[in-house]
Formats: sequence, C-alpha cells, structure tokens
Amino acid sequence: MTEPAPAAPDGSSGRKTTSKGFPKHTPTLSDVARLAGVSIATASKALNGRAQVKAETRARVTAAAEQLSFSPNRLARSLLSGRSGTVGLITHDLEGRFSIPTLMGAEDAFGAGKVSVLLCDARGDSIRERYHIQALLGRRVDGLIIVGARPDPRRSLGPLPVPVVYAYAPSESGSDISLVCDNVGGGRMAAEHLIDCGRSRLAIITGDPTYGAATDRVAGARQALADAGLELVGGHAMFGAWTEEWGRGAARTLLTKHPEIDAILCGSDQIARGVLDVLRELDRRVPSDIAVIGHDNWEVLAAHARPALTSIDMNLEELGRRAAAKLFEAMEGQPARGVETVPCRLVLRASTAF
Amino acid sequence: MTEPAPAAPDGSSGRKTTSKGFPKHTPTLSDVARLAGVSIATASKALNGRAQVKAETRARVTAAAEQLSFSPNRLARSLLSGRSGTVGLITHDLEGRFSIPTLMGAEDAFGAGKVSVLLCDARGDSIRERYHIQALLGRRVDGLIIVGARPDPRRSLGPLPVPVVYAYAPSESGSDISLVCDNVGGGRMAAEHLIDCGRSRLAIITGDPTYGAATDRVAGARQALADAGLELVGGHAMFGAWTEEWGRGAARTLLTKHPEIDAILCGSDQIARGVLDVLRELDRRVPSDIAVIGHDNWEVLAAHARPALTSIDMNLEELGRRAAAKLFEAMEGQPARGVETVPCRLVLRASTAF
DNA sequence: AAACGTCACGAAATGGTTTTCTGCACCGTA
DNA sequence: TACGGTGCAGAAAACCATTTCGTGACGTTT
Repeated sequence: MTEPAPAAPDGSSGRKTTSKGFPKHTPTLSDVARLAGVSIATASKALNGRAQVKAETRARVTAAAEQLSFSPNRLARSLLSGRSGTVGLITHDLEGRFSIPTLMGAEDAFGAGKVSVLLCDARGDSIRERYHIQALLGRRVDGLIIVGARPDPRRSLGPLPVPVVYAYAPSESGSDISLVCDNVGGGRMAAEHLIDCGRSRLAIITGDPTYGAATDRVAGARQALADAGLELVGGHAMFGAWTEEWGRGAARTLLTKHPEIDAILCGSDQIARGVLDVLRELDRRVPSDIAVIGHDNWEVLAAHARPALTSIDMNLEELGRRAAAKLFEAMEGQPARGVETVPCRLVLRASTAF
Repeated sequence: MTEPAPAAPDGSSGRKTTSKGFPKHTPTLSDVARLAGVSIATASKALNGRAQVKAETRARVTAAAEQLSFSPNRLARSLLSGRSGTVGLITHDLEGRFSIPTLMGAEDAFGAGKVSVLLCDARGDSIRERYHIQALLGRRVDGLIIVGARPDPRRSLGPLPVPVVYAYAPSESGSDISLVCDNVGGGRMAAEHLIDCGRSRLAIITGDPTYGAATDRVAGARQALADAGLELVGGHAMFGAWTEEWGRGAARTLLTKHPEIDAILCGSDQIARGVLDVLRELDRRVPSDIAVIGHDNWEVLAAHARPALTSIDMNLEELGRRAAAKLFEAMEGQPARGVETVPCRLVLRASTAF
C-alpha cells in the first residue's frame, strides 16, 4: 500500500480503485450525488430531510443512496459537529458481579438513543485508568462513566474536558456527580421485612468489614431494629468474608451461642447460601423456625437455594440507566453534583415467610 | 514575512471562546503550532517522530504540546486514514455467564494495542443486532466480533464491508470465521479425568438437550468411555435443565436406580451443586465414595461447594483473545475461515480424588 | 415592463490531521 | 562562480459530511 497512485488524469471520477478496477470503497455522499445527478449539498439535504429540495429530486437521491447502500460517515459528521456521539465507560471489575448490570443499564439507556459506548476495563489499576481515559479523550468521547469495583469512595479524576459520572463507587469529591446503591436503605429494608414477618430475634452475618457496603447495611438494619424497639441478638453483627464458608462457620457459631434467634440477615447471597446449608444440617426449618434474607439478588445463588432465598436487589441496572441519564444531562449543559442514591428492592422468595 | 508571530495579541486567532472569554476549547494541532512558532505540518511531523525536523524545533513543539496538554483528535486522523481504530463487539447475553469472559479477553487483546471496543448488547434479537451493526458501520469500525448467547450455530450476517469474527456461537456459514469452545473435548476431558481417578461406573447428568453443548459434552464423554472399554451406567445420559433443582432430582433418581455408581459427570456447575447437595444428604462421601465433576468452572459455585468442585473451564477469556487476534489478522488482510476450537482446561478441586 | 419574492440547487467553507510536494538556505565541489 | 546536494520548514491537498450563502429561473405584483 505504498503505491503513490498518480493523480487521475481524466479528473472526472478519480476515485480510488483496486487493481481490478472495482470501486472497492465504501460509498460516500459524493458517490450518491454523482449517481443521482445532483450536487453533494443537495444530496445531503435530501437525505437529511431538509427543506428546499424538490420531492422528485429527493426521491432520486434516496434511491441512489439505497442502491449504493450508503451510510454516512459519522467520523466526518463528528469532526464537523464537535460531538462524537460516543461515551467512554470505564469499569474496574468486569469479571465481578456488580459491574455488568450497571453496564447493561447504561448501554441500554444510551443505545436507545444514538450514543455508542466505548468499553474499557481498568481492573482496579489507576495507571490503566489514566491510560484509558487519555485514549478515550483522544477519541473525543462526549462523556465518561466510571464504574468502581466496590462501593467505597474513590479518588476523583479532577476536572476533565468532558463530563464524568461515577457509578457504584462514588467520588471522594463533592463537586463530582456520583450514583451509588442505598446500602443503608437496603439493610433497613431487609430488617424491616424480617420484622414484618413477625421476627424479633435477629442476627446479622455479613462480610468484610473494610467494605462500606458491609457496615452501611448493618447500620441500616440497626435503624430498623431501633425503630421497632428491638436489639440485635448478641449485640453486634458478625463480620467475616463474602463467602459461603464464612456463612456456614458463622451460622454454626451463632446457633450455638444464640439458639433462640428467629431470623438471620445476611450481607450477601453467598453468605446466605452457607447459612441455609447449615440450617438444613441442623434441622432448623426455613422459614418457619428461622427466616433468612440475603443481599444482591444474585439469581444463580438466590433462586436455586433451598428454600429459594429472599434477597435485596440493588437495582444496578437502574443505577446504570440513571448514570447514563445524568451524563446525558451534563452533556446537554445541565451538570449535577453530589452523591445520589438508588433505592433497593425486596425480592420475595421462600426463605422468609410472608 | 519570516517573523513567526509568537502570539496574536489582536485576537486575530479567532478561536471560539465562551461568554467569559476563556479559551474553552480543546487545543488543536494548530494551537500547538502557533505556540511553537511553526507550521501545522511541522508540528505534526515533530510530534509523530517523523524525520525532516530539527531536534531543537521538535523540542519546542513537544514542549508546546505538553503545555497545552494537547492530544490529537483521532476522529480527524481516522477520517484521513480510513481506519477508525475501533471494533464493534456485539453480545447477545451480556447478563449471562459466558459473554463476559469472552468480552474480557477481547478487550484485553485489543486494549494492549490501540484499538478501542464499542460494546453493544443485542439481547438475542436479530432486529436489534441489525440495528447495532448499521450504527457501528456508520462509525466506521474496522471489524466486528459477534458473541452468541449459546454455543449453537447461528445465521450468518453475510458479507459486510468489514471483517467479522463469530465467537462462542459459530456461524452457520463455512465462509465465515468462528471460534467456539471444544465441548466434545471438554466432555472427554472430564470423563478421562474420572477414569484416571480409578472410577469405572460413571453416570452423566446434564442440561437441556436442545443445547449442542449438552449433547457434545456427552458425546465426548462417551468417546473417552469407549476408549477405556467402559460403558455409561444405565446406558444413557440424563438430560434436563441447567439448574441445581434438576441436579438434585436427577441425582436422587440415579442413586436409587444405580447405587453402584462411583462417579457423576455433570453438564454444568449448577447441576453439580445440586448433585453434591443430595450426595451429602444421602451420606455418600465425595470423592471417596463418588467423584463429581462439573463444567464451566463458575468460580462462585465451584470454589465454594462442599467439597470444592473439580470443573472443566472453557477458557472463555482465551477464546475472546483469539477472536480478537483473528479479527486483527483479518483486518490486516489475512482473513481466515471455518470453525476453530479452543480447548478446555481441567480445574482440579476436592470433589475428585487424585 | 420593472421590481420583487420564492423555489431549487450548487459552490465553498468548515472541522483537525497527515502527507506530499515545493521552496529556501547553506554547504561542498568542480 | 555556478552547480548539485542536503537539511529543514511551509503550503496545500486529501479525508467526508454539513451548512451557509449565493445564483439562477420562474412567477407574481405594481
């Protein structure tokens, strides 16, 4: 491809052609115009539904475009308009459970319009994040969504030439706009549901206490208990890991020390699965003896547990959609700031009596 | 007129400004050139490491670019070169288990270079797929990867102006290039492993028989059995659903009818989880009495089972990486065709004795 | 008949970058 | 001194779609 194709002496068409003489070339507006026998300007106006074009001319242009299966080069359009019609979506935990629904929601919200999503996985590495952001800015994205790996606040990117929305993990800086799950509300919702089911001797088994999500959910549950004049059995929540193993171990400990409990609030569906396993081994019936509730509504775990697990859904898709909407508003010149919370949703299954 | 005006004090530069008078404008090459006191052409050559530029001039340009934190507009570059440096990735099952690793592998392979990924979710709808493809072609993607929802062959998109690679679900057409998991090989690998563990009375519990993946894995396992001079206990595999419920139900039936079995080969990790549950209930020890193997290596299910579940990993990330590599080759003018298979990998855990 | 309005279309500028070609100055050599 | 060579920089074309403005042609009004 180093052939310096000599300028077409015939001048007239002068399109690049392959050695075989085929017009192996995605058609441009000028091809359409030539075929329709009009100027480029007229062709553009005809295809874009602009006025000032005779109906018959428009029909001819449309037909020509159809025939060549012409599709306008959005790069050229973007260059002119200054907007690329793309947004960058940077995730930090593509393989994890929480990025994907958020990503789906955002893709859905944008895809409905005519914005495309450029996906980058930074894998929790801020160097990689920087690199991707530079690449995306070079592509002139109109905005950025940053999806964190865990719900704890993260360093702000500072001012960028395009609007940024932080999703799942909020930005430390109050001048950014962030969307997060309502973990406090989710914890409260879970506890309230158990109380509504007539339970009063609640325990909490949850995950890694360095996660804000863990402590927030506990805080929310405590609020609900306090409102109902109740106290946590044993006085404190059991923190550990986000795994079935911990759920099993903690459940055994709990039932030994406090056999009187009638409900267990779990910090994740994985933990809840472990808890359910142990309860079955110990012949404690769920939900009649002990109600169990999970968190995350991880379908594959919750829906097929024995019994099927009631869980708190964080509405991550909705979170993604809202993030997209916020970004859209910011791109339209209506930037927002602060941390906005997306409420959770209770998904009722058999592990809590109703 | 050799004097390069270092700056335009009269404002003749005529850049767009906001109402506040700030040069709120992402800097262009011409800004850099003006600041460095050279022409646009020279600035371009200096920044791109082209020859024909004095070292001192290059330094001045570089400094100017640095100062303005200039990043070249890739839209303009693409318009000129005809290559956008982007590929479209269309998935049909973003929320499912199998798209994501594939997607990660592809993103990884491209991200290492300087290709960005435009992500679209078609959700199994061919109308939506068409729509997305049109949109992506309008953006002048250099290639497309189509990730299917399930491993059965799908309709070809036919000829497109850019290369296409089908991943996970192969194209029906042999003139396309497809990458798929080696389900036959995976089934054989699982059976061989059980045989290597000294087992000889194998049964198979698998999922929906309308999935090629289900029947292929069974076929592979049968091959291994035949090679070892063995037969499937009961003579046939048990087909059902890809769920824990089916795993439990099938395991109970199986153990009633054929209590002599010493290994169960499961079509998915979900099924295997159900099987393990029932074995524990019936006090059949795993792996000493009965070995169990799963398929998919779905971490959250397999690693935390009791005992941890040996499983077949389909190497989906590798599949994604290879798809990206194939697409790259096709983009470079070396298109391939046919269906290529990515081998599986055995992930050893406690549920099979070694 | 002259002045004016409307309609349909085309020429040209625009956006930012790369690349080719041209031009200029300076050096060494015949 | 004249000529060829070399090193460096700039002018301009090219990519493609959109949009503004201008220009004819034709019809209507005074």
